[in-house]
Amino acid sequence: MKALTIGALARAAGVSVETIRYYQRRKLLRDDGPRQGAFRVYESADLIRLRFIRRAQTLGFSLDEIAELLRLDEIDDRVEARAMAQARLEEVERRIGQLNEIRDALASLVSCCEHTESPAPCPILHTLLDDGFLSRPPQR
Amino acid sequence: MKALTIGALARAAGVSVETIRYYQRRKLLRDDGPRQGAFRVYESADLIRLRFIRRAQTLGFSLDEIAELLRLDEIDDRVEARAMAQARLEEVERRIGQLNEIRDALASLVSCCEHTESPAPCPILHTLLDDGFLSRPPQR
DNA sequence: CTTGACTCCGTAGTCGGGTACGGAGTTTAC
DNA sequence: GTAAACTCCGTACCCGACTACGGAGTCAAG
Repeated sequence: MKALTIGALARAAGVSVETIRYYQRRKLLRDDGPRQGAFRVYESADLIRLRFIRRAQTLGFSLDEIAELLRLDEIDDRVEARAMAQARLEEVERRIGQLNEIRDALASLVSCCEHTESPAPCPILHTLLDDGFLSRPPQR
Repeated sequence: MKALTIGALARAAGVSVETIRYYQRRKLLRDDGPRQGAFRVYESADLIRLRFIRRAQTLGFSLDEIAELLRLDEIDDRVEARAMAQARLEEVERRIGQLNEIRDALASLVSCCEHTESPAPCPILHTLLDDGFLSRPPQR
């Protein structure tokens, strides 16, 4: 249980001090912890919490969802936590499905372009003109 | 070649008038077209261009990239257009790979939670505490 | 006891792709 | 001829997750 300054905590978690402050404002981390003199002191529990936040982000949870996950952890509500993970899983699967369609569309555009002679109506740009293309869901 | 008002064009493309104006500001659509009286008139070429933009967005191109694609179309540079589609394809494939990892991680979290008895250390929330998790790339 | 690094806190700006608002002018239908 | 609907244009605001900035206070090393 060694004490950390906010800067040391940031370095340990691989985030910036600004990010930690931002999480405090968002109530993901407490900003009313103990102080030594004028400066707040953090400890390993804070680091664990911070790492949890970053990993949950990697899984695609928003900060609001992560706040909820942390709350569920505190009240030990596993049913609800599992439901959130399940919902996220389904969302990811939907997204994978969309991206597969997009991949196929792009792949056929590319190969089609490769096999078309120069004076022909370039596929890439105008296959996109066809109707009944993919329905809309991009978001990168 | 029937003339359209901006409102009719918007309805035909399924976007809002505001969106069309926004694309004009971004130089994706021209805003110096002919007018009839005080109002600009649009025609099928504009509708085609607008649909192209929306379809390219569906494939995940940004508006800047779409501007570039439109430029390449004008100068008929198929090599570069194909390169952009190829790059986009690779990006999509990377993303699919990431999402597959995320899906697996979520799935194992969920099933693990389902098969753990209540007093045990709930998996969902603290598997996330393990080291060497996924490396960072979320973006929903 | 000074210097430099750090901390605290508040506010503002960034990105991308729009949406919203508001006032003034125009056009169309009745 | 007037009212409703539309257009034009500019500016401001939205989302999420930060990042940047600035001034003041504080702490640790030399």
